[in-house]
Amino acid sequence: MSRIASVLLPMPLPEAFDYAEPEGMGLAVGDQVAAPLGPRLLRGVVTAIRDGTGGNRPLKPIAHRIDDPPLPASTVAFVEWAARYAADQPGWPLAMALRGLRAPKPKPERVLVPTGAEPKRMTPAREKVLAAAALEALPAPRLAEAAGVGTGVVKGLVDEGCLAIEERLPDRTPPVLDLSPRQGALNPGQAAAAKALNASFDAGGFSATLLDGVTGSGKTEVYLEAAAHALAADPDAQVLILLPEIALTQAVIARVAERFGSPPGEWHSAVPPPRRRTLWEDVAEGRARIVVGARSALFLPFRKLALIVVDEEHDGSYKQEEGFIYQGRDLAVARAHLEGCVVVLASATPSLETLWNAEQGRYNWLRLAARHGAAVLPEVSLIDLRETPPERDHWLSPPLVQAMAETFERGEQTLLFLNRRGYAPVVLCRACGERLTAPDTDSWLVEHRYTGRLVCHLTGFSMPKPAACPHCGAKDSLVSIGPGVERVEEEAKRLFPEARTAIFSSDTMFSSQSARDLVEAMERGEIDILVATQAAAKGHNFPNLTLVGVVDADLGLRGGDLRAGERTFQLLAQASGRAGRAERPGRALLQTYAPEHPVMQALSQSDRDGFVDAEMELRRLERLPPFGRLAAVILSGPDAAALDAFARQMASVAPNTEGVEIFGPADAPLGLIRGRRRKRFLVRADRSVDLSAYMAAWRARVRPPGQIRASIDIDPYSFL
DNA sequence: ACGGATACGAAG
DNA sequence: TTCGTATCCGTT
Repeated sequence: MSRIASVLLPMPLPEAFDYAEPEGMGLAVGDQVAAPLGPRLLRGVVTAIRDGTGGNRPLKPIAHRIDDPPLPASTVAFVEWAARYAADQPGWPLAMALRGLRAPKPKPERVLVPTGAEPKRMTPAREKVLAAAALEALPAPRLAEAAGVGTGVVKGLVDEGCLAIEERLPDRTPPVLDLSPRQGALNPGQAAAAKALNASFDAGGFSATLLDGVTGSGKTEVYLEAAAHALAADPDAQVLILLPEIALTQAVIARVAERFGSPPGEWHSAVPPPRRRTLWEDVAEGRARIVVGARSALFLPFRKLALIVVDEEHDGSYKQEEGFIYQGRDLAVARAHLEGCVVVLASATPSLETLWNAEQGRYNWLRLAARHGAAVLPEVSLIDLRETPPERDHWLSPPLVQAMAETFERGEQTLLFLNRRGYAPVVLCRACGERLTAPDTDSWLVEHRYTGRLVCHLTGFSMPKPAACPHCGAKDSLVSIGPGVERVEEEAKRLFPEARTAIFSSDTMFSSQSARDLVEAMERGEIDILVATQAAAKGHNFPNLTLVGVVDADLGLRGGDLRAGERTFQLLAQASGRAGRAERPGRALLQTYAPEHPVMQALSQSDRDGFVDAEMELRRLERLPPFGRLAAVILSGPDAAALDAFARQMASVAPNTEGVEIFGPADAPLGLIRGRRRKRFLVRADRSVDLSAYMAAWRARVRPPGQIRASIDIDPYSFL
């Protein structure tokens, strides 16, 4: 009996395609194959096998099996689940699952080893080369470098037969991990939490746990202990630790290396393709036991996942907003469910969704109260900018400046937090009133004085700052409005000329190396005033930092989307938590024009529970997440009239389902991006509705004409 | 009438 | 996504 293999291809196709399995190929689900599509041969993954032949039209045969590790069946299931969840084509998540395979297979390295033969004529340079070669077998250029000589010397020794060329595959022996329990190093609260996690692991199967603890309460030690327990229980078990952004991975990788005696696999967009391939293979073949990565690491082909940790689970960076749109934290829980393993969501300020799940008993809820060591939570106070405003064109109010002066005098450090890159967020012309925008996008050009350019933060467009207004041509009429980190640093420098200042933002840190350098300089006390965007709000521990000043605490509340309050609370709580992490007490000062706002009140009283209760009640009344579900449709296209027509058509064919409300179409707040006009629908549904299925059914009723794109965003975080 | 650019739909 | 084909347009 001949067989048919369904093959999913990593492309936006609506379903897996059927192929004939050549006689004797013996395919199984997850196998990678080369399948003909039109005139091309493409890599694909077998998702199903069944008996049969083509039917009305003959099926093309699979060309050949690809010699790469198969995707484990649970990874295939996860890819299919993710596509259904996101109401998108399954080729997208498959493409993510195969992202490690872009680079070709590693070729054996040609290294040089001493043969023992003495050269006819020995020179100091030759001696150095032979000594270096005896230490480590290296490829010729690296050997020359190690010996500090030119490549000619090395070549000469090879020609004389003193060094032999050997082909060598990179060493893939899995490292030995130190999995001994470290309960002793934990404080009582941590030990109890670790014990509870281990108990849910021992119970077997899926479980989700919220690890809820204030900044500095030592959540990392707890989940690393749980990881050690899971890895010790089964020699094949694997652990995935997710972090919201790349900048945080280095610190956690160092902690893992220190705890387990060997560094974990590292996975994020900045890892170069050859190293990605190595890790991908190591994960698929079970050699990689611990992986630390960004959200896309969720799509790695784990063979035997035992534990997933989602650190800083509340962080908005877990939401992927373009291409394949998904919420990494939610997919992590789904993957844990499919794998039948444990998932730990860790945060000092958990998302309302997660808190709701914990309150409902769907998640275990572990609270870590005490701060590790002697550290005390910072005292948070509000500065009412209506009463004590900064001078005109200044951004630091007198009380904050006073606190900075005291801190500086004591030889302690200040962090000024402002979530705005660049020098000034808006540039306008005094002559004609025009605000400069990118040519094809509705967003202000941000002045970066450090580079002397105006930059669109949305598209990356940039231009030198012009001398004359591009709109009216007036000379020297452009003025910078509002503060960014560069401008605040300028002001801090003016106020404290002797202080050493620095900026921590994605623009000043091109590489993870420069970020590490800056963090180390801060730790060594070589910086007095650090001005930072949210890149620094998380994770780092600066023992001598005792003052955090939040320049514009109201920033995140403007624009007022559903999560504005929650996001602002989380961000400011994290930022404030940077102060006083060692033995010195810290304080945080928040500059605000709305001190009476519930977010500001909750922050100043360190009343997370009060804030959460109030916010939950609002969401309940509005039937918003977590009490209802949201989805968005974003339509875009170059032609406004065609886009309007299509939006109307979509509105007219929306399935009429009980418990679903549709708002729109409306012009998107960012109505023009890269020359494409945008319109949006917002859909609110009761929790009982299968919203993914609803959105998929809606999309299936239309076909966007021409250049128009329709993308579906389940559980949107951005409403722009 | 022709070539080049461009838009569209099929691919198993 | 990529490719082949149909179509439109400006030029010859």
